Amino acid sequence: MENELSKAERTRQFIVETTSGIFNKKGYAGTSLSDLTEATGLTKGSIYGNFKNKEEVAVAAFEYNSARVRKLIAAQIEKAPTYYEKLMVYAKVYHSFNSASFPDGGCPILNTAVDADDTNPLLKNKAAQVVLRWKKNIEELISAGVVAGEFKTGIDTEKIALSMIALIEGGIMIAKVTGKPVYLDEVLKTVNALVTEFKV
Amino acid sequence: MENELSKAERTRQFIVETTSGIFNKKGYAGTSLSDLTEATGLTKGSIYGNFKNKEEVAVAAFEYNSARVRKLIAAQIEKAPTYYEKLMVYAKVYHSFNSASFPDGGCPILNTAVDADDTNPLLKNKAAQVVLRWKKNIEELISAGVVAGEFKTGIDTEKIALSMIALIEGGIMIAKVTGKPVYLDEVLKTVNALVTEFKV
DNA sequence: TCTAAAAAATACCGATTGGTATTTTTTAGA
DNA sequence: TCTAAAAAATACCAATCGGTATTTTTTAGA
Repeated sequence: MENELSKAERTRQFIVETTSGIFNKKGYAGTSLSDLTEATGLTKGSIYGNFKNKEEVAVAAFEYNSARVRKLIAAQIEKAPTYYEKLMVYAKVYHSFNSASFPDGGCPILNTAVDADDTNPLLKNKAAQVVLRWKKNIEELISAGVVAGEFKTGIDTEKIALSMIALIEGGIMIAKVTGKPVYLDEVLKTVNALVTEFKV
Repeated sequence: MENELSKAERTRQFIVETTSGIFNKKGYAGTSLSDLTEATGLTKGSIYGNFKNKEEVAVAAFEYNSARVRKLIAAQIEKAPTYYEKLMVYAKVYHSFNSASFPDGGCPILNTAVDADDTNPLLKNKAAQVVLRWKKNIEELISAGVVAGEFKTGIDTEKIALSMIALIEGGIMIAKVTGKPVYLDEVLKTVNALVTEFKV
């Protein structure tokens, strides 16, 4: 076979790619096996040949969705020349849900965290890890900016990181539920102000 | 009968009170009729005698939950002597989830907004209305504070209101999913700073 | 205390749920 | 090209889903 991926690996990937949007929109309990078979055109036998159960598909879907957002942001951060602009990427990426490359159903972190926090420990844990990783990334960017002389010293990096994440995720929730994308933009202005504040 | 509430009204209220926490934790799709009968000790016949369907129970549960939070906040705001302190109520009420009187499962606005935004238009609309009402309340408090000479003029009230809501809701999400209530407190510090900024 | 109405329980419905055992088809290397 | 293994489809399972029609019980006013 010329393909480097085995048939099983390709099918697994196909299932995850085609169902990731469904899980992100409908949540774990709201997504049924028949949703998955309808979307993929595969049968239950095929899906259960590649995944242990529904939960394993949901976890893979979440990891696929969150990796998508992470890569999207990482690519922009790498391009940004200054630490200020690197931090601003967060405010820009989410701007008005310019979400051509954003997962269907909105932010998978928010969706999975709220969906799973009282019902599915495994998914909850995955979402928590992604949040903590995001927090750490922001903190490191701020610290690096301080070292580079771009930012003032004495910044409460944890407070800033958590506030940025809260603003973005809360802003997404508001924008989605009210159907007003501009509401997110308003909130992102505060993210902007938060970062600009400690610029030298 | 000495009771001012009819039997039907009392049962309806009983069902809503005893199931509101379940809907808030498990979401609409994740809550089954048997969850409701188990929790109430009633049968399906009784529940469907008082509600048209599961959706109607869920809507009543959301309204009950959100009214609880609204009343809790309104009571504190009324007690606060200054507009600054009135605005600060939001930061205080959510502090460390001092949530003895807070609904089971966390903030019903966040839960319902995320749960329903892609799946249940009726519930989504209810959540949207509550968010918009909250936004308006904050805006009015700020405007009144300006008139009272407590706050500077030229404040972008909409931006502040949306940012406060986003910080609180996003902070709740972070705190719940990571299991770290202090993370919400960190975020609430930013709410505090946001309001303090335009104090005269 | 009697009684009609209201409320709750019972019993049932077809459809769908997540999951599995078995058979058929496809794959890919020898 | 043949073949064994892997993958997918078929057929099935009991349990549960949301909802309804009917019967029994409770309510509350006359």
